[in-house]
Amino acid sequence: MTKINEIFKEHGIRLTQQRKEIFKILLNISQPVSANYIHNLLKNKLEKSRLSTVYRNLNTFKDLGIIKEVSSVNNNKKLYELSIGSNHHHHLICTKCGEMEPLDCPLEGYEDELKKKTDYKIIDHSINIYGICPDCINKTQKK
Amino acid sequence: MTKINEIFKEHGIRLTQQRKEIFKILLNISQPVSANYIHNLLKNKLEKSRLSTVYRNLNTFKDLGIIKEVSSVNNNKKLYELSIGSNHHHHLICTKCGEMEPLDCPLEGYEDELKKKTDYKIIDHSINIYGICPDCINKTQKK
DNA sequence: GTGACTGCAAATCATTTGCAACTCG
DNA sequence: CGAGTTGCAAATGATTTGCAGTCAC
Repeated sequence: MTKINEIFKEHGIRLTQQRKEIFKILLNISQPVSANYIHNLLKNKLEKSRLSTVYRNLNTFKDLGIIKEVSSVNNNKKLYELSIGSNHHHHLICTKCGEMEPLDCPLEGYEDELKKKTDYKIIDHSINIYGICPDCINKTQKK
Repeated sequence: MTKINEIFKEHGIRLTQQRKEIFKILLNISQPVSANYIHNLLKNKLEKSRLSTVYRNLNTFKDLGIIKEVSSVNNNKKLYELSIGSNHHHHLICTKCGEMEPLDCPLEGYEDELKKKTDYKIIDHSINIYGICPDCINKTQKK
């Protein structure tokens, strides 16, 4: 059971149709997705939904810490994924096709170490490993 | 002595005024900068220079591997820094003001380990640590 | 000389915003 | 009811592109 309503109530925001659907979409994906990707799926359920509102909700979720924004590098899009309910991880990204795979965090303990070295107040970190996925390696060889 | 001309010749691109100046700017900064930042400095030397051309040259440099694109997270800007001549490092980024500090890479050996675990061909990685810089911590306290 | 570069203007693309209408609580 | 949300259209801001003139080699 997902407790969407509780999560929303806890943060003091309304449980609208659109938010419910966006949240469900985010629950069902394992990779970070773009606002546009979400909007496309959303249109099946809510014909009238607008991309601008998707952005607004994603920003709301982000401000509340429900989702995380990860930076895509190929194109200039913002990508989002749930930050709650999912364990801390990073991504292995194919620079050819953009495919992403989750990776365990290799920085256990590093943040603590860093806190001693710097005057910054450390909050979070992101790691991206870039490479070429097996599919793209195969495609290149066939040519 | 910088060997700009050699680097350019080696890559088979012409040594134009603008490219020379952009390269010099990149040599003199320790933080990743935006196209706009470069363009502003450039205008002192080359009044007629255009932002679009700066972008074109940055993309050329990037394709040749002379510079690296790092993704800024606060705003949606692309930032660039030299990838040659500078040792491998990452950034500690203030989420309030965007200030960046270089950091040594904590992933020594990790890529090798990863190569055994995955079928991806590993190429590179990026790490960003987010926090609040001493300046911004002070500003908040004073309020 | 000629093809690679540039200035310039206009286009594109992701994201944001203003406002009036709507709807959750 | 009424403040928080949304649809809709229009604005914004970063980056790209087409084209004709210019410059490096």
